Amino acid sequence: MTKRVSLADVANSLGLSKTVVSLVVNDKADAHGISKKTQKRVMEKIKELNYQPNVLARGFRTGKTQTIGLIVSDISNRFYSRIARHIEDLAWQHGYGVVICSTDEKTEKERKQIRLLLDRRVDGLIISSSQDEAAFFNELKESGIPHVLIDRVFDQMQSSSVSVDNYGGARMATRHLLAQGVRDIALMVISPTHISTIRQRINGFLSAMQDAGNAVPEERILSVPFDTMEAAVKEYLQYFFQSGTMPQAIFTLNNNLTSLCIKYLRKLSISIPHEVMLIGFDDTEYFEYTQPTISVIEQPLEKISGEAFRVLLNQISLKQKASAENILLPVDIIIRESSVSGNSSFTPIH
Amino acid sequence: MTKRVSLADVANSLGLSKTVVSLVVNDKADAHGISKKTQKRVMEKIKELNYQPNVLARGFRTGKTQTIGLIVSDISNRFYSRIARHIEDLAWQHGYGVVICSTDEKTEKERKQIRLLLDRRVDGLIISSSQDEAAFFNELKESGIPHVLIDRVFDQMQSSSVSVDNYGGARMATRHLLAQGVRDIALMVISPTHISTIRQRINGFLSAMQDAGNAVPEERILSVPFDTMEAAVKEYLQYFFQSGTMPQAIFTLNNNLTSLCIKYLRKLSISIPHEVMLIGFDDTEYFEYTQPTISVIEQPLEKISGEAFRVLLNQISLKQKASAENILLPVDIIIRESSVSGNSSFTPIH
DNA sequence: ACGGTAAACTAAAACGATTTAAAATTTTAT
DNA sequence: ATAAAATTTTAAATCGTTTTAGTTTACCGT
Repeated sequence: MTKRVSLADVANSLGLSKTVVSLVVNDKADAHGISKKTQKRVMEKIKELNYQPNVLARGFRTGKTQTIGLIVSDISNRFYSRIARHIEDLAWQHGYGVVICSTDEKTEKERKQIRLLLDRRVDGLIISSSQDEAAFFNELKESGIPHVLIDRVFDQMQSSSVSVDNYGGARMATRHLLAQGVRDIALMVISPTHISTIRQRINGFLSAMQDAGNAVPEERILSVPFDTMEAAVKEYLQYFFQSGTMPQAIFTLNNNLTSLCIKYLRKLSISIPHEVMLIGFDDTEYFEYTQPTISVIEQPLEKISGEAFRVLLNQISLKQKASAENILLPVDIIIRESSVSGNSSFTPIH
Repeated sequence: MTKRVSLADVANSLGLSKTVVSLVVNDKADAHGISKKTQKRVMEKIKELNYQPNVLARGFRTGKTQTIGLIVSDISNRFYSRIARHIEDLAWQHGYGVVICSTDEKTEKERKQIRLLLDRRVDGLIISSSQDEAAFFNELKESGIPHVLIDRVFDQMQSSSVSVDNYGGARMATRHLLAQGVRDIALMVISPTHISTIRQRINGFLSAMQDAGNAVPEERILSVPFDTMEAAVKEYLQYFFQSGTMPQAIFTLNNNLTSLCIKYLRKLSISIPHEVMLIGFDDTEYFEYTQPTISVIEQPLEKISGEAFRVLLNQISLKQKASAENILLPVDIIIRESSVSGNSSFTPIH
């Protein structure tokens, strides 16, 4: 490996000072009154010698790394991997790399990872947080570290955020089910339930039910722990099946729960939507392929990613502390077969 | 933001030299004969002042960044996002961060990203490459840059790799279909077909067919361009349907193709496995949920990730140029409903 | 010819660690 | 007691950039 060309090499071979070369490289030549002629000479020499700035040295000097951190609960969850992809694209377009961390919904793990990323001097963070209070992020905000919360937000929060209308989405889904004539709807919730998206969706569900004059017995709110998700879903459904207390519809609050419901309803030979209707939060292309196809509330992933990155970049480029931007995006309902009574999963498909 | 504690601060507050503190921090104190007593004093002071080394300064000095790059065709593809998750876990366990890049199967984009990552002085690379020849990686190997190719490999290659028995897997799938009594099998292939996994799978398929004395007409090898995947799959299936030339079975060479076949066969009201059997390369939990459930060749993702990281770490820690390790892992066949004749997708599910 | 000003460029410090070569101190051997 | 050897510690260079605070040169008006 031949040694790389350094700034000093360029400067020396031109008989100029490092300052000039540095200024040219950083587009500050005009501002510092370096003559056009010299600028051209420098640029040509840079090309000739194939000089590439040492990113590490620059990062060391400036404290900037041209890297952002992305923190999600699990990058292998399709919801997050798609967001990751969009953010990755935007980031590289703007010269940033993305370091990814999965927290498994563990508050402590998340904090540790954020600390590690800050140790590495990432220029900013995009976070889908599992924290149970805003305090941690308010500290971050105090310290002036650029960051944007996505998906999940907090009440007393000073940070910027990009989130969706979870309340409205849940209301929409619930009202759709009610319009199908069902009354006994179970809500399947992922715990820990302190997460804002979950709370908002629960509230949206309850308000729609209340509007329709439907009571929601406590046992129709099904709490499923993140760590034992599959077992818990299985148990709930088996219990309903055996005790003959199957609800008329299930509204699942994320794509994993939706998938698991499909899986175990099938195992129990319970037909969707005949015996139980199903609608879920978060779409997946697979929900178009299943039999029946699954109705969902769809989030605008590309928009979320785009806004989050825009807000973050804005914070990074601003010298002084930026004021918070809190962006709320609408969601869509996609009605497929699983929540429509007219449609039968038994109809021969030809 | 209060200024951070530096190595010099620790040294000064103890009346010691920076050297001592540095050696202690880097576990080289014993090797350089720093007394145990001093080591303890230093460690206590470090705790007291909450000193944390400046990663950038260290990286600048040592040329190491404690970061690895992961290059795949698309991080939002479940196959890769799961690998990414495993690698992420292992990496952080060993103090490494992971920067992710998606290439969209573009050879030039991939090269550019690798160059960018090397500019950033990542310590190593794990790559699922879209290159069409080994030359690029042989150069990398020459330069002594630690890297491991996963999933896809090359013939004349000096790099380390972790891949699976694609040939055997394709043979297994094909023989399974043959055992079901089908003879007219179409192979759905993603192009560009120079990718080793695809080539090996094609060969496995062809060899199994030949062994059984079955000719494979050219029109039964369905080539689907990566960029227009959905449209191409749709077109193939529609054509078969309209012309009455539907094969008895389709063997899809990746999870996206499998999904698209499910989608469009359903749209055409063609029943699986009755009218067409289906088996795919790569599993997804959704293939357990679909109706019918889908048979697949499953790759050992965790093993692939684990071996890749192990080999890479080995290369990184070795001072001299490491010899190549080429690891081949076996695959499994998971037989579900989509490829079994006894099972009907029309059977009422209760 | 001289002070003043603008234009073009430079020297040197700084960032915070690692590492080389050497110095200071202590121990051991005679 | 002293030289030699072993142990422990240090000073200073170094990595490659950015940036502060000048310096030099040329030109102007009077």
